Amino acid sequence: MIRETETTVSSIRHALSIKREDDFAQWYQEVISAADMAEESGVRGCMVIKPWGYGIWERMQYLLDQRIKATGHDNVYFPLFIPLSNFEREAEHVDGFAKEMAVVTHHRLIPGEKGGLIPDPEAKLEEPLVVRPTSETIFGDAMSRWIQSWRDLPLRLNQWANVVRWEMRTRMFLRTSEFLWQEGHTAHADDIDAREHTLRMLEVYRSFAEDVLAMPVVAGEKPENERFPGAEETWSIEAMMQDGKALQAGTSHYLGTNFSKAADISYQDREGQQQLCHTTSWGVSTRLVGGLIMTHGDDDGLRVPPSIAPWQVIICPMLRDKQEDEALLRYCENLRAAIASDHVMDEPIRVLLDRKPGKAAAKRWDWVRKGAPIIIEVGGRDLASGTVTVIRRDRLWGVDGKLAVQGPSHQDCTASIGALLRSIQRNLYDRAHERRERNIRRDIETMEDLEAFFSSDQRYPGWVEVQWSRPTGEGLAKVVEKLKSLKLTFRNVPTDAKDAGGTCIFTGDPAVERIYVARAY
RNA sequence: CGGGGAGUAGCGCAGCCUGGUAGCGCAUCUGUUUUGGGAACAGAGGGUCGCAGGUUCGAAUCCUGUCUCCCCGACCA
Repeated sequence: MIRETETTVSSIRHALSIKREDDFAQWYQEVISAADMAEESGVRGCMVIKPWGYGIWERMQYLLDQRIKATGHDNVYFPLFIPLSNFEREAEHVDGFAKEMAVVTHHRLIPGEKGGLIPDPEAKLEEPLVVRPTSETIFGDAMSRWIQSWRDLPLRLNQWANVVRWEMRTRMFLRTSEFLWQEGHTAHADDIDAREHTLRMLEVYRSFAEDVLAMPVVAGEKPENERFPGAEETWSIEAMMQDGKALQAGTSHYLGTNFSKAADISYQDREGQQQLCHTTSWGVSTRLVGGLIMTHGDDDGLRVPPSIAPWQVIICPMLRDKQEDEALLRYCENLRAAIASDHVMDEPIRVLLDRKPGKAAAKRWDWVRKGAPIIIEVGGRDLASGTVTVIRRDRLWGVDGKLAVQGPSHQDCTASIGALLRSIQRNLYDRAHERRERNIRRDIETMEDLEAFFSSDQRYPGWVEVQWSRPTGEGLAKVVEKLKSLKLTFRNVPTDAKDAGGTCIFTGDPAVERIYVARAY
């Protein structure tokens, strides 16, 4: 599924040493280091996010934050540490997270007997503090104080923060011990309003993923066994990576009154009665950066969609360390200013004149690996003829197996750059969408066929949409067990699927809906 | 957390079995020649061999412990 045939030339010298189709996991790691996005930190499961990786995250933050505010939320900041007793209040929640908590037990270090420092046994905390893995309980505590009457509702809050989950197995951006995210927490007067809000935020995520990240997703409800600990309903957006696996790219939970009961989040209604609030929570994380890599990356590195590229256009002067550089730089600066004064997607175009000394070729490949959408090279010949050399990152190679370059005039380049950026954004989405649709099977009706499909020797099988009867409890557990033996998971029940008219592939009962089955990250 | 692999210059690796001056390629720096599609030649800089103990006259090499990374599993909003 991975090859995107733009050229039949197989001798292209790609910018990465590992191809997607040869070893997807290794390729993923090479993109991160080759694009200079992040590196290992020495602390288990934690990474240092470098300027290019963090710049992409900052763009995501900036654009999503606008959408969160536009839907009526205010940002707040809660503490990193949660008192253990506070965290313990919601039973299912505890069950879900207890196994992966970081705990602070001391507040002072003293010299140890063998040198170095050890926690001072005299300085043990009366009550341990857990490092937040998520903040439902501590938000609940505040909400119970902040909400008195129906006039205080709905209460819509959001915070940008780091959280810690001590995962057994980590992968950069996809599953790290510490990660950055946004968590929204809202309280509503009744279940109707809260459920509506859960879906509203799911839709914010869907459009953000598709319109901004150019990452097609399926929005839908998670089955019972995949619910967030303490939630009544969990909804997700799921994206297909280039190896056919599913990535849960965002979740939105209707929490019912579970956390309200635990923290006493209640209000006085119009009739003067005390009522429990219905709450929601929802989040996306730096995992989106991983999703971006596995959606748009190719054998030459990352390809960043223009809307979130920290720099959308890079101008690389071909410097020679000579007198003539001065004129070349003036020409480039002029180009930069002209492009920067233009707008695309409601923002000024972000264009960088790369003045770093060095060979143009080396700089070009650096930016190719980073995935800057447009690279403009300018040399003495361009200067003389009033032209520039344009490379678009989403279509790097021509049919002849050589770099596809165009040579418009300075003026035409400036005038057309906005349209080119829009075109790249659309092209990345279209490619990803087409690839996903090509790799979803909707015609599998028996367990035998399902098994055969996923045990065939194709390495990247994609997703299967099946009809099912939505079993619960024991019945569901049995099905989940069966899928597990095939390394498969349920992803979600898509909101926009056709009605089910057949029989459940797992139970043989009449089907009630359709659900995606896939391997997952 | 179980099984397997690995950690030596910024990156990729050799050296380890059989202990004795720490090497190679790429990258970097300097110089010369090149100059529009990932330049060539010459020279140079860069390492407490993941960390901590131990054995030894002597440890990258042998032993013990520990940390981190990768793969497979278990786990995972």
